Amino acid sequence: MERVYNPKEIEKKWQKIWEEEKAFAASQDFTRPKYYALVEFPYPSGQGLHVGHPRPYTALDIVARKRRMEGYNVLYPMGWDAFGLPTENYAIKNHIHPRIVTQNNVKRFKEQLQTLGYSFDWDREINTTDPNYYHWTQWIFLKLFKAGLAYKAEMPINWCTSCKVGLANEEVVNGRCERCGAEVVRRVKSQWMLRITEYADKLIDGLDTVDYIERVKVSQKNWIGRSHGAEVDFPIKGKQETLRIYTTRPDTLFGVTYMVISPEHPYLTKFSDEIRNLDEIRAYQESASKKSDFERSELAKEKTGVKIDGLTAVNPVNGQEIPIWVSDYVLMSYGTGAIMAVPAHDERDWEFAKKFHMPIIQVVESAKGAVDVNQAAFTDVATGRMVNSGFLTGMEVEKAKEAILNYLEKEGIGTKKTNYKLRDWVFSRQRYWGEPIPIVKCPKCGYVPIPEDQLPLELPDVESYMPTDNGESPLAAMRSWVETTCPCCGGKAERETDTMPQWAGSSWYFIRYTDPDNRQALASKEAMEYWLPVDWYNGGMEHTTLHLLYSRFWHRFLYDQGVVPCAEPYRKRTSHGMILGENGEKMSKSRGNVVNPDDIVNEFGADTLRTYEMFIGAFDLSAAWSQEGVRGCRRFLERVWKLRDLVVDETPGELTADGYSRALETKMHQTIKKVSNDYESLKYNTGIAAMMSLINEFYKAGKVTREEFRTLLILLNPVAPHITEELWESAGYEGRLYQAKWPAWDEAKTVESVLEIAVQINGKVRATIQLPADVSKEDAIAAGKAAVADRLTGTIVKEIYVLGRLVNLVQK
RNA sequence: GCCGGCGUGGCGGAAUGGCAGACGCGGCAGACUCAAAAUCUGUUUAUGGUGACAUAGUAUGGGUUCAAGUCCCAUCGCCGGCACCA
Repeated sequence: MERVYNPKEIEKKWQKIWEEEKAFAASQDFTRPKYYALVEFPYPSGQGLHVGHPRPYTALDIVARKRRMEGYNVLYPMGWDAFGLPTENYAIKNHIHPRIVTQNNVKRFKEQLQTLGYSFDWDREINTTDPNYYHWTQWIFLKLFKAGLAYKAEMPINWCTSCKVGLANEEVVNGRCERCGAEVVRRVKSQWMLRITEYADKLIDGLDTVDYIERVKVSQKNWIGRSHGAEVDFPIKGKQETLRIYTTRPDTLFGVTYMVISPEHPYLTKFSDEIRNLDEIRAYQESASKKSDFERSELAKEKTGVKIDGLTAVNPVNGQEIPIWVSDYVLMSYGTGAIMAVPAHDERDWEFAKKFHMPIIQVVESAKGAVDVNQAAFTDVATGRMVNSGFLTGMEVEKAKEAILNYLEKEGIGTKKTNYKLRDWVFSRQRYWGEPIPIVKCPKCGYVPIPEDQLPLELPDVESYMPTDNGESPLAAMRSWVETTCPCCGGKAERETDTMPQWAGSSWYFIRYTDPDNRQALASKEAMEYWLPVDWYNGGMEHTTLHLLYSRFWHRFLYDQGVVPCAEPYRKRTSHGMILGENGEKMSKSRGNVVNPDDIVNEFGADTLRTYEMFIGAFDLSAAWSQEGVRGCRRFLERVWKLRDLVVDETPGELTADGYSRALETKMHQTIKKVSNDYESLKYNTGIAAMMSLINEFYKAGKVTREEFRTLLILLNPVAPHITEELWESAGYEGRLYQAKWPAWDEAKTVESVLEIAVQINGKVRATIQLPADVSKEDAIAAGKAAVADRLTGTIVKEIYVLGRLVNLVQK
């Protein structure tokens, strides 16, 4: 064995051995307890692996390796989310088929991941672009279609001017494309949509049954945006029709001073004959339609609007006549596109009322004291009590809501209504490199699904992948593929030419890992019943309202269809923080602060990179890269390496003669406990710190017993698998380290035999004393008093002893 | 604006309400070396003191408690998400 620590050599050696021995293959023995650990599979980009990737991968590799040592049958898989725009764009630019580009990128990514020594079960590798995989992506789409959850709609979509593709709402960030940052404009197009809104309640309520970190739950809830309220019909003066509005504050109905409808509201057309200032209204509609959604919200500071001359609403609870306005602060896409304005108790209405000099009527007062609704809207529901509100006057807000809802329903004026911010999922992309949507459009039969036995519908080879400005997919130009016959009537028909978004393949990939080669089904019942749900899923916060929500939707749907055995796909979800550049900024080529993982592996070794990324700081917070920090971790591993020179053939716990052993035994048990717990709770940094501290003790003692060294190797193995496996072999321990059993700690042995007790007077430490572990409260206090006798000048009014920690004497 | 999270040495960061600063980095001093690097040892919150020690100290101001970085109230600052959703 080498004298010096040479990671290049030993890392290759062990990676080869693990592969040959199939060390980390998940067993199909369904009688053993299972553990399914999952990390988000990467998009194999041309840039190769980023130093951000190893952070979550190492974290769950630690968990997976520990679980195997604890006797679980572990599934820790990896694959490729390989459909996507960058690949397609690269293919166009360099005239290479996207399939080839993908193959090359996957190869590079896989090599890079393999140099890091992850315990992935590579036999289960999957690729979303493999027809045997997307067969089942298409199959799920057909299920959705048949269940009425996939539909085609003519609607304004978010069109990225640079990618030349429609985007889902979730993919638009501040009016710009999430991917490329280019401006997003509205375009009307016929699109495939998925009715995720149908699942809004299930997606919110399901969150109560899973163990996700709080901020993930909160953002999903906010994104779905469920609110409870009422729809109320306001009669229009002199007409049969009523104006239906949505409100979450029906209790404030007596405070309505005007109404507002959205510029797109159909009544503006329907009642155009009645409207006397039609030109003005048309002009306003025109200017509103020119604004993008982004501009509309950007200009939120300044409200605009026009009063409709000729239409008047009537308040159904008190008969008061109310003017109707048009303003773009009311959105057609939420609620009914019309609101009742209560400026006294809504900030937006208040602002609008101030600008256009509308009356402000207070109908809620605060139990805490006077409020002046001419200065600001009063929106506090908790302390509110009704005034000026007819039969509601005197009630608390919550009571009043109930009372008015009952009244509205009884009188047939309104109904309870729940609304959501969530919109249906735009599922079409006008690009080549995605799963073809398995639908045929027949002039007689409409949209017809392709028979299941004809799946997968493979992507044809086309000559040009160039995106088109007219919004058609490149597939549309391939007539021989487009022209087909209707599966229903046999007549001439055309294929759908849009493809699925990148989120399709990743919405169910964790199911495929349980049975990746199945040709009859997306996975066998037995495999799904055994492996699902995923026990621990870690991924980026940026996927909270995209991938995570989409995949929960699909899974819940499959559960309702009886395909999968559980309602929620992931039992536990955690998130890692970003790794920033050395200057604390996000890593990017333009900032020149990118760190390449290959360079770190070459210079320091994979074990150092793994250790460093786990030691860098709290797992869920972002952390800046530090080359000096990397060096420190390498130094730690060097010290572990050299520790073998200090190994002595002695039994731990029996060497009290030199006074070192008992203390070390305690430290050992404390470390086993700390490391075991920290690996479970994402506190890798303190777990590693505990091991550093332990070996510092070994160095101080000048020796380490065979048993202690063995335990240390097991504890460190999940973090630094290669060096520990090598040391294990050279020290001659039995079998392979990866087959070893995770050590247990003895709680009794984690307690120090000699207690260091702080003695405080009035909370300030005045002395430190040593006492035997089994000291009584009385003796501890007496010893404490003795230690600070010269300072005890007053009367002691209280004596506190905190077991094993301190004595506090309170004197006057 | 709303919702989350955070604020601790020169730096990354530790602390079930119980001795703040574990562990690492960097610095300083020493050992080894002709020398340097690497390695090892010691030291490292600030102020005062040769020293034991004393005093102050976890963004700011209050409060609860025998005891507060930790709990409560208010303020300031930073980061992330959502943003006219009635």
